[in-house]
Amino acid sequence: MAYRETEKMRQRKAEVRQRILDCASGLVAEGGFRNAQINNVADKADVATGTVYRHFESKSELFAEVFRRATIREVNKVAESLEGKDPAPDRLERALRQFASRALQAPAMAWSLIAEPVDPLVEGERLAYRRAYADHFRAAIDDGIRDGSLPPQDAGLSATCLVGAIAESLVGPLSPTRQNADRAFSEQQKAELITPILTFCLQGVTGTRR
Amino acid sequence: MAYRETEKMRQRKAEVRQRILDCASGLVAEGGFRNAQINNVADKADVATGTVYRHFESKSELFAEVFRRATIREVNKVAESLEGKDPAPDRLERALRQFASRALQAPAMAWSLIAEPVDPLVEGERLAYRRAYADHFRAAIDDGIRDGSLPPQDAGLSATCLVGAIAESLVGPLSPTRQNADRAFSEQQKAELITPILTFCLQGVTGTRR
DNA sequence: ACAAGAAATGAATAGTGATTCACTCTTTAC
DNA sequence: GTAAAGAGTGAATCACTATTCATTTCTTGT
Repeated sequence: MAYRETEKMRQRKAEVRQRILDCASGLVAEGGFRNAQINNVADKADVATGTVYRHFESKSELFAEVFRRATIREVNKVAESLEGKDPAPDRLERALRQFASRALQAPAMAWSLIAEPVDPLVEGERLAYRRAYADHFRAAIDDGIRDGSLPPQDAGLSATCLVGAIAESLVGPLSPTRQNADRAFSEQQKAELITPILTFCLQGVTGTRR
Repeated sequence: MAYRETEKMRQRKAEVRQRILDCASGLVAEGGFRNAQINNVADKADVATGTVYRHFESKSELFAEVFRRATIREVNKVAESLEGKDPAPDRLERALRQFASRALQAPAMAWSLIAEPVDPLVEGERLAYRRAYADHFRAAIDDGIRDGSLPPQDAGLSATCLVGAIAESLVGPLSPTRQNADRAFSEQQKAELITPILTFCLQGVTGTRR
């Protein structure tokens, strides 16, 4: 015997894998999935094309993982916003605001995550990502129903509606057809967009005028 | 001079064009844009591949038009539902119900229109289609604000939220990953889905418990 | 230093499907 | 009937990229 995988190697491989992911992610952030080709990824990560395939099954797998990672960060932020002992409606408001606000902060990436056409495997991740948001919202709504701060309702569907309402409202503003697709929005622009969306969403869940 | 386009010819060409559109549309209804290749379209329409290109600039143009046509029908139905002299909230409810109900009646096509990944030109049509819905809803909301049957609000954003909330709620049920993707839903299934969605949507717009 | 095995390389290949175009067939006007 | 012009044809081409794999380079244990 002569070669055995050693800790050093394991680490180096992990680093390369990570670098590939980061670069792929970077390409998506710059120009969406549309212009994230394996060759570009390899070039950017300073490895050969084939090396990408040593670390990932296929292009789809690679980008599914890119999507998943970008997504987990976002979902976690929203989940954090939902924590706390204050009333469910307040927590929901905070979380919804977080969701929209972060998207407007990084419009290009947000557009890719929310609306860019992607291949079916990645689309699967997108469904999961939206479901993840909805699940968190649903839990909060259920809390609210339980403690009486929200009226009885189909929490799952309400949660889905929340996700849809926000995502849809953001698609227009985020859309890269806008000249300024890569500039973040000013605080004022953000507020003007977010406030009415939140009004609608909270009224939808609470059934009372905001 | 010897040949000049005559009425008869103009008509025949229009027929072929129409047949191509219909067949393309049929393929989408059966298997989504994913399996609508130009060759299939040509075969189904009983013309040669090249003939398709005599009638349409490119694949994208063809399917953009397919999308537009499918879409106009739907939008018109919703617009019809919005007509009438009754209170804006009632008209909105009717229209939203129409929207959801029709989608569940033809799940495969609805999924393609709402959620299937498509190429950018067709995606452009999708944005237009969603905006068209939103514009109709917005007009009704503005009516309601004017006559006092709805509270003041950003009608445009509320309308967008309505579209998003419904579309998102339908994506799951319509998704072709479900075994029964091609069977329409029973009246009861439809009601169970639609009722809570409408509750959320109407509360969002009216700010009062439904 | 060496042999065994693993990892990296990147040019070549391959799959997919849109698009073209040289040719044939029809229609029209005379 | 015939010539001009358009319409139709479909096999061949092209474009794009994901993926492969024979070869080279690097790591490790002795």
